[in-house]
Amino acid sequence: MPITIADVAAHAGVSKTTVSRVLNGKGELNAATAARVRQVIAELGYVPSAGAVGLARGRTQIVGMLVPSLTWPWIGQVLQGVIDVVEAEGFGLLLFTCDRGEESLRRFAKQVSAKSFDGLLVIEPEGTLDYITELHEAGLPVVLIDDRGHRPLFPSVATTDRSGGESAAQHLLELGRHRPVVITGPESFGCTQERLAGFADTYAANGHPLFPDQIVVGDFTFEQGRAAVTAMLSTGMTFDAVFAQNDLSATGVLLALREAGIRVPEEVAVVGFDDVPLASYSDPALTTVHQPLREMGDAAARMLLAHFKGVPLPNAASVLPTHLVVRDSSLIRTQLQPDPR
Amino acid sequence: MPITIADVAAHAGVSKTTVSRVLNGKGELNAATAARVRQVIAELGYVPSAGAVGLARGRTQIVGMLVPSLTWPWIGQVLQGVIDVVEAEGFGLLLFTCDRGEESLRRFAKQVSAKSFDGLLVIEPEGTLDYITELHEAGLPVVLIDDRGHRPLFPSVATTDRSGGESAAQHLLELGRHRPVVITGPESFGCTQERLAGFADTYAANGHPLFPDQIVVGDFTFEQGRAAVTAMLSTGMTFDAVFAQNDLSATGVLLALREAGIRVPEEVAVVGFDDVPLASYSDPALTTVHQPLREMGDAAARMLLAHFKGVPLPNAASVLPTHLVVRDSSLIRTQLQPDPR
DNA sequence: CTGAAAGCGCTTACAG
DNA sequence: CTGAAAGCGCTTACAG
Repeated sequence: MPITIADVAAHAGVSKTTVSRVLNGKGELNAATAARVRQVIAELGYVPSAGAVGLARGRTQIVGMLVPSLTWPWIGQVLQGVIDVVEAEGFGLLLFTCDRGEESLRRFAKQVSAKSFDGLLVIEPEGTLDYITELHEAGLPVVLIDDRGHRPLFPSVATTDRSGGESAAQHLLELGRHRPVVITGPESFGCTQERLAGFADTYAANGHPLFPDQIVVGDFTFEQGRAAVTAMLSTGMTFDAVFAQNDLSATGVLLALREAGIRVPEEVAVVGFDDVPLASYSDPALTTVHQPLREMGDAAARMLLAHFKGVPLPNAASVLPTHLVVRDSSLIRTQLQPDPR
Repeated sequence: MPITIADVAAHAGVSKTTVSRVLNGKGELNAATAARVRQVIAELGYVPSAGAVGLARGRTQIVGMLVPSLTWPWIGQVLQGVIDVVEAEGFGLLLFTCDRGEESLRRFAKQVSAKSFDGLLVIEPEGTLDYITELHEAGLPVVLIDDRGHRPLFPSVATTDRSGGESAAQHLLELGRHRPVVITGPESFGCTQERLAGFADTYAANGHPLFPDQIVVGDFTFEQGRAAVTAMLSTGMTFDAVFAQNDLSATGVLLALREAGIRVPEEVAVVGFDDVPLASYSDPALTTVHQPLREMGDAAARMLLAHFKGVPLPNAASVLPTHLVVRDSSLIRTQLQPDPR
């Protein structure tokens, strides 16, 4: 029922080879025959079967993407960047998740072996790096979208976590905040370490080294950010700024401060990290380090697609810069414009 | 280099036919040969090529999914529900977006014609319903995940938008709020109409019919929710409750009320719709109508996969219930627990 | 219980 | 400039 290349060939009175050639623009062909074939293709609404083409060519025109979860807000941003370029190039995007279970990794491995896609984009699910490295070494084109600190010798796109931490510190120092507190992400994440190092080094370089009690290991959740601040306040500890390493925990920090009757930013300034939509909707709106998430997805996809066209994959991270977005949680509003409160 | 069914056959000393049979568990086969073949498969780490299997069987074991965007928070939830079941069944998920541009629809149509997938799940991008219907009628298995009100005669999973609106009204009525304001979503959306109808009818049935000035047509954005409330307050209009038809606009409402110095929930109660994560993080936490997003994705995927196994697609919507989640934006906290403020 | 052969819908040397 | 044939890696009647 569905029409095939054989139908087109028959209708146009040529061989399948010729049809294939006009389809792919390969080889010299008589302008008139080409036009006739194109005509028939249009009339019949013929589209080559992706599966057959893939089998014959040994390439699927599909890029695989492995992510840890689809419910984290920032992943959607990266995905959107990826899919925009993948679709524009006529490729398909096959999506996989791995929730770190044995089972889910096995299922994914099977798809790899089945050659379901030509190359892989990955936001690394925890604990899968060894496997991904293996795939890469076995010859599968892989590009890592890295939120955990840069991997040397691996094609990846990353962001400037360290200088993001620095810019947060710089901003708070300029505001005269000398007694900040940091609420980090999970200790094992590279990004956590980078953001902390950039922040702490900047404070140290400016004569205000951080003491251990100013650093709380967190887990990137709203609840933990809130609880950490509440706990610190209950010990009587004082601070004039909080650098939370993601926006979600920063939002928890804002709530804890309000619950304690502490004014933001007058008494305590708050800076987050990510710049997810939530950061604009919190009250006060959150000053935060913007991660170029969409651009990272975009860059990773371009890198992979370029590789399919012969451009070698760079064996190093391509780094896209973060930048600080200043909002009301750190900057005291001037009263030039009438404030309805 | 990659190993094929021919390699397995050679190593096991049988025909490809036999290998295929043990792979697919079809036909009677000698237990000993089967065991030997299985052994070889394991040793060689053989996995059948997805593309070749697809071509030979005429099915890809891939489900396509079309979505309008990946950056809306609720889409991620639906996607997670979908992918969990799709992966569990050994299928792949091919993702497509359509931003309502001609070009993007054409690209998608090409993938359909190329038979890149066996069936389609769709969260309808605006203005594509005609095309989707066409596909369905042309024989492509399609399941709609519907946030716009139910389509009769179309396989889909929907939620109880109307009774969601009713439960919001019921709740506010029980709190003694007789002068509510509704901020809707885009007028053309079925869900907007349903939610409004449920809400308005319930108020009317309880002796408090809504007047036109109590209904503001919105657009589901934070800014619009905020601006709408600010504008109403500036006209001197009074109200004791706001029903915003999604959580994002409800968050904007909360901000506008705080900016105006109006206490929530004491003076004005606020109810949202969706129950996205943001609803828990706002301050006060938002009372909202929970949509079973993940379950909807789950149900839609199951419906489609069941169809592949011979279960006919129901030509009607499968409806999953919403339920009201009561939080601080509507319920006055009892002071039993010490409030740090 | 098992295999040889044709077929799925393309592409790609190889001839002419 | 064009076509016949083999091949991509499987599955599936059809025989035996």
